[in-house]
Amino acid sequence: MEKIIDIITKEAAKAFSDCGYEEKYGMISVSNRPDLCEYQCNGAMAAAKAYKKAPIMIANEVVEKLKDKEIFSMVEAVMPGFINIKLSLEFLKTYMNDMLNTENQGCEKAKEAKTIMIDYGGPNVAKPLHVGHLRSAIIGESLKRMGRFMGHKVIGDVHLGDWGLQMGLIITEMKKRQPELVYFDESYTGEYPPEAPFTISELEEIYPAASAYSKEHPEYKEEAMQATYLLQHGNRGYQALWNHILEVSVNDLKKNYEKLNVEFDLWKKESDAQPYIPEMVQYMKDNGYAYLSDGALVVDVKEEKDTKEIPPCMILKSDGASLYNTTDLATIVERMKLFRPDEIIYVVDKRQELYFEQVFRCARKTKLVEEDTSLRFLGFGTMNGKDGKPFKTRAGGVMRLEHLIGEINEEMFQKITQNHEVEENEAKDTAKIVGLSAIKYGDLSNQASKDYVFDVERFTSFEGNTGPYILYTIVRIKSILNKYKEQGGSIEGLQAVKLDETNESAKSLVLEAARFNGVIENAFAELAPHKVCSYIYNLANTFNHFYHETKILAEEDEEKKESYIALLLLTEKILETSIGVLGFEAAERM
RNA sequence: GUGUCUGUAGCUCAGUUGGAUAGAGCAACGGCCUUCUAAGCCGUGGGUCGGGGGUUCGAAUCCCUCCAGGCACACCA
Repeated sequence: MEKIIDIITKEAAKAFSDCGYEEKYGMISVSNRPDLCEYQCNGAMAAAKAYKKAPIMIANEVVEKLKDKEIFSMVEAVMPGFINIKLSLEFLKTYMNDMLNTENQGCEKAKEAKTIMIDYGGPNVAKPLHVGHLRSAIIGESLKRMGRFMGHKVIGDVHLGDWGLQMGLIITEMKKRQPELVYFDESYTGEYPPEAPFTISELEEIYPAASAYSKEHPEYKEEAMQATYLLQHGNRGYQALWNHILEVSVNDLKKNYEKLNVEFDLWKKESDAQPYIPEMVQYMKDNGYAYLSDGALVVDVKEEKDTKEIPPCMILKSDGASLYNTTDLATIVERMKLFRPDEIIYVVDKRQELYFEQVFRCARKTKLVEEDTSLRFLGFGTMNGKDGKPFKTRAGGVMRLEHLIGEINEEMFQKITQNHEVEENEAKDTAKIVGLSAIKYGDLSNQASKDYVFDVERFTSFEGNTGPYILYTIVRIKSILNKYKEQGGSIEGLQAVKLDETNESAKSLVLEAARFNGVIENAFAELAPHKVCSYIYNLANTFNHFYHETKILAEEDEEKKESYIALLLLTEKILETSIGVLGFEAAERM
């Protein structure tokens, strides 16, 4: 459906044009003075400069053209030259009914469906998920869902880190602890055991131990680097071990991501890009892109307009080994080959911005990507504790994701059972749903690029701008709709037939609901889930206000009552669709 | 040092890309449940938008400068 703002803009543009001014001055925006109007146009003031005329005169001329259109109930010019607009209830009613009966509540799919890949910047295997991984998962998941909602083909790739020194460290540590394992017997030629010689919790203990030890003991680190080299160059035993590490880790990761309601289409790993490296490197050399600098193979990526020195993008280390850049570039090669994406979005820590700038430039310069493929970097800030420093456990360690989730759910469970009498199992299920909304909404309601304070108390509160508040509002609506059905009402094909001018809160709610399509479209274009959050918070507020002012089920005028129910239905759909796009869901009762 | 981001109410954050009186929530204070979930709603107080210049009819928003803080600056990822 055409956005309301576009409908009005079209009318205004025509009016400006009819009066002899450029159409562009007809730009409409949502009013920032709701006490005066619903939509506004500031174009007369801009036009005043161009046409050397008093703004109010221009505004008056334009108003003259607009005021009799039936979609408006009021159009007026106000000093110094604002054009204030109110919509007619009749128009809004029709618009609302259309939203109710249109797929996606009137949010149109993109005209051209793009293939978009999302790179979640990969957790490392063999390390537990911690809060550092939370943002990329939550933000990425939301972008993926928004993209799909807009009709794009979106492919999410977790992109695990499985190829670096951490692997060598684990292998080395295993060898130290259990040298008798068959993986370390170089003369062994048979099949390796199908079962991993460790569990996930053992694995999670092995890596930090090895990492810490290597920092103190250079010869141990040397050994780990050697093990990494051997692994990457086909040592059978090490590769078998590596496969075990992968399998055990991935199973555990899947379990954890599932708790977050996060899914990946691809479980690609750094190692998957390895086969593409030799050819890519050769190509870069052959075409004169890459040259040796201090022994390392690099590609220059500085540009004229740079305000600072951008170091070259390193392709190979001076010892000939590949590094993160190599893998990321080769991954681009792989993605172009397998999926030919129109867009790749990297959802990673903002501290990596310069690094990705280099990679993007290099990929573009060396033509690894087509010209129309866009590479976008969505850097997110750090999740801090209440002290403003990176989020830690009380003991000061890194907070594991499952512990964080557990803590929130427990908190939620306490609140739910305190307030109402609920059966324990239901309370637990509800706690999980509400808990997830608290975590995700808490994260997404902040601008991605900024650091933010993760305040458990605030996020789990049912008051204010929180996930639980949104869910509570949805539950309230559901409850009325259910009662309506119990009383014999049907919500199938329901339409608003009668809205009256006296109920201003109803009109406000329709107006707010009608902004939905514009909000989603804009939020996705800007990769800004927080705009969806602030919208649904507004919508929930507007609904709660309406709810308080209006008796719905007790309304005696049947047509009015049906119209209210239709409005509730629409509000509920929009709220549920929106939280769905954000990546969480509502409970039935709270 | 260079670059970059941030600085808005006591706290946590918005601010529709230059518009009208800078908004929310929390916290504080006051009011509203025999009526659809009071986990709600309504109201009060609280601001040199880091400072100073400039651009113009008009600036939290654009430019310059200074102050404070974060982050990044080729063989880590």
